[in-house]
Amino acid sequence: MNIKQIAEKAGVSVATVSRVLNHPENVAPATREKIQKIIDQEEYTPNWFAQGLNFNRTKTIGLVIPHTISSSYMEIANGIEEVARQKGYITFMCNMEKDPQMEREYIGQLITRKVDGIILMYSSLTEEYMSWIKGENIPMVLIGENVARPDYNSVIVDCRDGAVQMVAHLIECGHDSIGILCGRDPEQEVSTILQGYKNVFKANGKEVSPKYIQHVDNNIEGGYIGMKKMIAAMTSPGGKPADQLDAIFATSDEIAFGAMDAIKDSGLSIPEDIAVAGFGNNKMSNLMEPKLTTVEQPFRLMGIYGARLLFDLIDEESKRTGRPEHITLKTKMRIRKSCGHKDRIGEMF
Amino acid sequence: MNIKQIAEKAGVSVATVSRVLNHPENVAPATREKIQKIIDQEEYTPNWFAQGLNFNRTKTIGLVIPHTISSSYMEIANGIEEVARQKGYITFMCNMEKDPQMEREYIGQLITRKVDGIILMYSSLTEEYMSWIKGENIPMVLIGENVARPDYNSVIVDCRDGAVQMVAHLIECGHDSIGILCGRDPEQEVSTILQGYKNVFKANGKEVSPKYIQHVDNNIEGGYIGMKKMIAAMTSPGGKPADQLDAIFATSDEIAFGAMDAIKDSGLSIPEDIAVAGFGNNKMSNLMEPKLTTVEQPFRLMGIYGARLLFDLIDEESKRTGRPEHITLKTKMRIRKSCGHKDRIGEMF
DNA sequence: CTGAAAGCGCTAACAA
DNA sequence: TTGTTAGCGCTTTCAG
Repeated sequence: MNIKQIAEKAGVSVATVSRVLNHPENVAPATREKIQKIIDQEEYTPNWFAQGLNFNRTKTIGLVIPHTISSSYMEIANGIEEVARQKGYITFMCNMEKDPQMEREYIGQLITRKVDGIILMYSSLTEEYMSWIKGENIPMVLIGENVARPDYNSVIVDCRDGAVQMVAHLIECGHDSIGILCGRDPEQEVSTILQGYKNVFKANGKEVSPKYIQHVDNNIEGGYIGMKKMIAAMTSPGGKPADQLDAIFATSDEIAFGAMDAIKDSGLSIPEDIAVAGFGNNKMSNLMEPKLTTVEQPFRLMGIYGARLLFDLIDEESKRTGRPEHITLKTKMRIRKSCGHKDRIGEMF
Repeated sequence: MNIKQIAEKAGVSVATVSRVLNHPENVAPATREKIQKIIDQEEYTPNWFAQGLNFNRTKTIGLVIPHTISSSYMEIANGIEEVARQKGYITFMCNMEKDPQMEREYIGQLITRKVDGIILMYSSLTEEYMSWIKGENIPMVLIGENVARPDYNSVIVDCRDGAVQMVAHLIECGHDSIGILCGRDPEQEVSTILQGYKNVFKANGKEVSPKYIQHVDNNIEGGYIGMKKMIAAMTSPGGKPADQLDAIFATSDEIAFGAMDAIKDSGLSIPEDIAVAGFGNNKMSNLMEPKLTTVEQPFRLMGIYGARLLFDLIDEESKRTGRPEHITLKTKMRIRKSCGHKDRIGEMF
């Protein structure tokens, strides 16, 4: 059923039908109602393409996600979707599976399909490609970058600060030798966390030995393998395993989960032999045994702020050319049992 | 830049440009190359809407997901995306947050946007609405239904069989009183699992007391609360807590996680006091302490089969009207420590 | 308040 | 091999 048929059925011109669809106030109430009735009856919806051809906007935003297995990203996505729905927009999620090639492909598709705006989460795009997108003149916001991208609107988390707090806390808990398991790219925040880690040591006048820094895949398996390696490296012949290692700080909770598993598998206990701290406050982190001390990131909020930023851009032409906005959110310590703190263990959830 | 401008630049008609885009073999090599060069130079891409208006297909499939927090759904989605990508299709994921109203809305949007096919995961749609979609004549497949929907193409898992195996196994392990925590809708499979549970009891000539069946929200918190309630109900005054309960079977791993937490919080141990079994083989299930015995569902495979089914429907008009196909996949037991089995605990992952 | 007609960008049948 | 032109379904300007 198309607009012409509706017009015929109503005995009016297509223009009038189009009007009741787009500017009903310009149609005589009687005709309007007559036409509306037929529209309802026939369950007529204007052809998407024809409409797009005229309006060139789609009430759709695109969302590119590094991968879908991590619940953190999904929480951000939820925040975005919530805002989008309120604005009457539909969100298309594209899963790039951490493949930059795929990310570019999806972005191209989204632009082709004329989405009204794009949100990139933890994007691994090069500056060059970024500026190409900018040339396409489509509203875009970045979520979760820590490398400064002054030219783009973005929502980021102050991970350095989070890391500083956590490492300082571990030291406070009496842990002296603190290793760090760094997840590999594209999560840019990892390097920021590492910086925070180093900063604390420097501030305390301590050395940071490269032995204590282990780069691993950013998932459970990566954490497991990395931890096993570190334990092996730290075990002096004849000595007790891991007697040169008091605590381990992982740049994601997933890595921490794997690390905990490895520690237990090595016959060591947490936090007595090795304390563990994560980053992210994954849903599962307080179901681990022991419950995982971690740095909470405000994922959902990142999504909400990011989406609002995007809709500002979409709604107000002027903001598009103005200076990009940067929103920085703070992390929050979640002290639980795995870090071996004596006083604050009661403070859960 | 539009086709007309390209045509002008090349000194040809729009038809010729259109031809090099769609039927290059019908264009003289020389002209073709000349035009192609300009197309590349100008980074011209045909207008999506104009093209859609003519072709009425979009190389896009829509995917409706109950919610995005559960990694199981995401695994199915990954399987689907993989197949879609190979076919040159792009997948749009819509997150319905377990709200049937939202599901209908999204489906409407997908149809409006002329996706070439739709995959519904664990849909909560009424038969009525389903048949409305059927009327729209758009290829559709259902993934993860267990209620028989003979009229629709679908991929399901034989959960009853999985449940039967698991409950039988628990009995074999010497557990006598086995409670079940059932997640609430829309996961239809829950009722199938419950049936399996009951069947085993009947087959063994045992009673199924309603006390042992607890309905809970299908998430970690639900599992926690449900387990707490059951423990309370089972604790006879003066008796040891839970002395009427040997094991608990949860219809999802998430519920099981919550239940484990509740058991520990009650000062009981797993599996000595209460054994636990889950359903799903969530990534985290072997990081729990103790590692969770569970029924593995072949999520990724479900996605792959579902997508293949959909593309069969899309590619072959004939299949659309033919008899719907039903693919049933089997579950697999993952016996770990939480169920208290003595012999097979070594068998991990 | 309503209708006729041009135009959005592209494809494909038909002519040349 | 290429060009001309009529749509695809809708919106909107301009007349009436």
